[in-house]
Amino acid sequence: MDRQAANCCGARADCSGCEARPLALCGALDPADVMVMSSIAQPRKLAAGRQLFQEGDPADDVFTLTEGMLKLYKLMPDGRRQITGFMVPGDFIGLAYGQNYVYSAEAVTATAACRFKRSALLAKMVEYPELEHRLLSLASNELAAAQAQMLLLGRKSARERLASFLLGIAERRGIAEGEAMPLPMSRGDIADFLGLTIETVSRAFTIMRKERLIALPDKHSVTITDGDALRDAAGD
Amino acid sequence: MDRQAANCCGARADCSGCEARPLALCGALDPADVMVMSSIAQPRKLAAGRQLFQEGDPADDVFTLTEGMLKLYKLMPDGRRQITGFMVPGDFIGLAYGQNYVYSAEAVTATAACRFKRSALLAKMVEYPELEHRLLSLASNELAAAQAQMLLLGRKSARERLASFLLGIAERRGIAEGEAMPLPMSRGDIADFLGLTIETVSRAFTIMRKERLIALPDKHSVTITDGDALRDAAGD
DNA sequence: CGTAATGTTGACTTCAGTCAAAGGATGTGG
DNA sequence: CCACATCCTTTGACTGAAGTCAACATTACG
Repeated sequence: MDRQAANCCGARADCSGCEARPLALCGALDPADVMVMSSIAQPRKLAAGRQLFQEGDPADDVFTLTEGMLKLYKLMPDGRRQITGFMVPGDFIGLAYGQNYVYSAEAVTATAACRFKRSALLAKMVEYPELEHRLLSLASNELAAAQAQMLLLGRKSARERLASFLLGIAERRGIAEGEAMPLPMSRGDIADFLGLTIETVSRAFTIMRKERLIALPDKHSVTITDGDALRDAAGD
Repeated sequence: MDRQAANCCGARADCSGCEARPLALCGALDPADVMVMSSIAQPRKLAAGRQLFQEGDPADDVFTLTEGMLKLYKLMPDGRRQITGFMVPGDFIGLAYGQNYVYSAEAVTATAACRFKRSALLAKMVEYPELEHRLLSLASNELAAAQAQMLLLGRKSARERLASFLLGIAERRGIAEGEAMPLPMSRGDIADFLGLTIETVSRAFTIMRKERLIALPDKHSVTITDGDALRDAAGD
């Protein structure tokens, strides 16, 4: 895969401790930003299911995801969980907080991330306003995504939620109708992202499969077989 | 009221067309920022129920709210509505977008806002990195609030939603137990913010009133009479 | 002061949740 | 390589919280 081709540290000398992080995966960040940041980066690897940090931990670090997938979530005291987003390579984690993290982050698949001291990032932002500018634009996009998710959670039916979810992933990853799309998270994760139960998610998958809107080659892949009908089912 | 005491333009000469905007209400912005921005500000007044902009409009302007309350919302084609936030003086509106607004903004009460050309704001941000820094911190806070709202919409019961809503407002506005709290929005607005129906909101109000968690002096005021029990009811 | 808009309450319905069981996949150790 | 254990997913039967529909009460406003 060409995702492994380039190292985001480039050939720069100041890349202490920052190993094999594909440049393309630094995503929304400019190559220039990546070089700025690589000087303060520390690599971090996580196996699936391990936590990067927990809600309430002191928020000393921020991260960029370079490989794999992370889920961000909030928990209620009785264990109810709401996943607020699935992060993919290029995404920034830990932007939004004060003293402590306000959500937990856990690896969905094996994951590689770059860790930065929050204080070092702040210093870099003063030095390179362009970096801050790009972080603001990232935060704005996340905010727009959060608002779309609020509409989904507050007003859509189970069927509409699942359809919107699948279309959203396909769009983000640029996957066309008829093409198999990886779905690394479990049904439980999907349920907690969509504000549903596992059973309701499973039933909705089955119904859409029987209606030939989608195909399910296996439990961690989907193919959108009728995009128009799926967009219809999404409600907007 | 001392809210009218100061003008956010201060005594500066370059305050073209920017009338009576109370400094204190520019809220999260520094006095310094306000002066930076006042040179490019245009005032805007809105009666209750009027729209500031609609989803899909070209996003040429950004705003700071100086008086009153705005609701931001998204609509589905069939009219279902999700209110994503109520904005109060000091809040920034229009941060998160590309070419077009991705939500609509409508006045809940009579409202005054400062309008800025997006392009002018961008220019000012280059000139004054501190301004951009503060906008990033505002966006981060909004993102955290959006995540809390996702938990509410995805995982809380009607009762928990209303309790969380009331506690959130009381905290934001620094209103103590036993003190009357203004609730300018309609039951319909509350329902569309909490992902419920008007009837369910009304019933939840009635139940909590009968349980003496709250008092309802009139339809646009609430008093939290038992904060501990209300926090209990909020679920977290 | 009368009319329209907003809010409350009640009766009934429905969609998604709960509980339960069985089917499949994955992995470990004998 | 197979037997067993565990975990995840699917399916079915039933329940319940919130939605819908309808009537009435209250408020706001021209």
